[in-house]
Amino acid sequence: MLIQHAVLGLLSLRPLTGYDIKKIMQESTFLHWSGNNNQIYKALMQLRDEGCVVGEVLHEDDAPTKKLYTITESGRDELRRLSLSMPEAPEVKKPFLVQLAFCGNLSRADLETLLNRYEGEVRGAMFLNEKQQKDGFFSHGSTAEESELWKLIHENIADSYRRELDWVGRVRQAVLPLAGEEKRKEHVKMNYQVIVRNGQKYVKLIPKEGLVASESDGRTLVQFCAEGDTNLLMLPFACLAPEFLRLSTGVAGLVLQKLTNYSIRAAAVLDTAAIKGKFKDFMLEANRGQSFRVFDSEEQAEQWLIGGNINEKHL
Amino acid sequence: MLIQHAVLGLLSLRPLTGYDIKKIMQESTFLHWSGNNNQIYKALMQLRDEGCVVGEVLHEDDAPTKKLYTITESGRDELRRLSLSMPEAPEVKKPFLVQLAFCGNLSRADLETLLNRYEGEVRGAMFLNEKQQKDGFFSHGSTAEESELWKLIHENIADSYRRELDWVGRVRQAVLPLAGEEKRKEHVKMNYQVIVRNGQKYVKLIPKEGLVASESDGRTLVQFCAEGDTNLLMLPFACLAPEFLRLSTGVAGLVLQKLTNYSIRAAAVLDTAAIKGKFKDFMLEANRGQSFRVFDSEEQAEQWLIGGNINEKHL
DNA sequence: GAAAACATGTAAGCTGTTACATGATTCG
DNA sequence: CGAATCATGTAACAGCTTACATGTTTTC
Repeated sequence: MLIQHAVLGLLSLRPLTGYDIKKIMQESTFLHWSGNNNQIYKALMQLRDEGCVVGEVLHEDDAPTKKLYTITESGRDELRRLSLSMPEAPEVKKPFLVQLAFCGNLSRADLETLLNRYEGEVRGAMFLNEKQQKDGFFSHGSTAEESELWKLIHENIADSYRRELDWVGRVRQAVLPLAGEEKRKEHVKMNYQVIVRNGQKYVKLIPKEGLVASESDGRTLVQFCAEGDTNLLMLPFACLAPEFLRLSTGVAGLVLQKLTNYSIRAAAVLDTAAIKGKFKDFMLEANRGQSFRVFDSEEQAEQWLIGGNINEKHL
Repeated sequence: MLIQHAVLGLLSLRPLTGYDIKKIMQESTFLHWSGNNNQIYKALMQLRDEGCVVGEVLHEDDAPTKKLYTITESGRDELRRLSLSMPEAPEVKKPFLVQLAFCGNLSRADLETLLNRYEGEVRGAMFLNEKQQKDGFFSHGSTAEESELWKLIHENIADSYRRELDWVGRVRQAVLPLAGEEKRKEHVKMNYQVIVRNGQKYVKLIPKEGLVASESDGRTLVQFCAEGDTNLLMLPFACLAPEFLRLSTGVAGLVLQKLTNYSIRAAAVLDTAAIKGKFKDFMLEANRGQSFRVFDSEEQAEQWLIGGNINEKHL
């Protein structure tokens, strides 16, 4: 399967610039290329040389010059030919299986964190896929039949992730008998509620029902946002475990890392006056990005989350 | 995930030569590398330079000189480090989804053959995976825990294929309503029985219950062998449709291609004296391989299938 | 005024593939 | 005797990725 096929396919739906294609590929899961320029521009040039597409240079006064590519008749012929070519079986490339196969002399605890981390990665990928399905290029289908097909395609991918999570559960049961069970019960599960303001939703952790205390809790936060179908998150003070507040544990860093990875914007409520030392430096650094802010009150936090950057509290 | 990790992992189980590793990788599904020399020998040299493995040259009198690689203590440390590294989410690389996404103006019939072919490819991959699981490097597990893990790993892969087939079914229902149903009923389904002789099994098509008439029937044959857990197949004369016997249809070629792809050995029963012209040339050519032979009687065919090459009928 | 997004392209490098080169041994 | 398997290696290349280079426009 060549990237040319995908490019040709996209252009068959509507004329696009190289940049457009790049963005579509970056956002799409099933178009499994990374969406790097090099390949796309090269593919476009090659397709142009083969007469499959034509590039029209557009000079607009109030926009950078761009090249709009349009598919030609012979391009459509080529696409038809590719559409009928022998399908390839899916490539099974699950590095984690290799990792698991050779982790022979690992302790139970290590194995468990490994499984937890894997589950988190899969959950994250799933989250991204679902987000893309909602607001991606392919959601506004042209014909009913096509959008039906695209729905099925996304379903296929979502399904693989779901199955993978099921499988992780089975592995956990098989290799972590008993020992793990009790441990998990000790740790109170976090809970959340979805709050709606002005048509915008955000997830708010419920204080006193579990704390953000470890890397895996960061994963759970991502999951909550996925379930709540939002990328906005409120962390009340009472939800932050001492481990989170102690920099040396690394928990804060790992959790924020997770959140930025899945472009979740989080607002934490802390007594800003009481923050000092290295933790203050860390928070200042974290505040530089767009994905995390600390506020004195929940009201301020909410305003930032749903209303943009007004009333932002700079430490 | 680097191939070095996999190589190190294999060597942690037992010392191996580069050639051994190559073969293991070729046969394994979850070790998703193609098993080409270049990479493996390079990886071994690199690991040697890093002190992770040591290569011992063995001069045996009655065998080619070989280098047996053994993992070192620092190699085991490295493996432990890799085992604990952050797991990667599985790569979803299903070229067929791309193909399907852009097959807009294809006819129903074309779409159906496309789905059929895809199903065949997946089924084939599944077959290979199951075969490997049985007689692969990882079937003779060392500890109970490890073989439990490996079972789970193979289950994971088998599961993905199964789900993929389920999905194909759903797609078929969604995009090929009604029209396809009737068509499928016209075509009588083939049937088979598993015959056991001297502890060896082979699949025998049952005459008069469907004919080998198309490419997709070749796929079905692969499926039958997979179900019967054998790679030996008997094709009685009465099972071969006129389309198979007519070379111009290409059916014979496509079916034999399928069978060789999955290393299935098939014996066809035909009146060898009556074979002539281009079809005879084709059969002669096909007979050159190890995977297909024509016989006058079922007895001869069976002997070749289960007993090796004795009593082989050379056209 | 700085950052992000728009827009096009290039260079270097990694991973993995096919194909080639060589030679010994085994099996039918 | 020829083909397949064992065994080690190299060369060339395809595909894809990261990072770089450059410049404009929009947004905060």
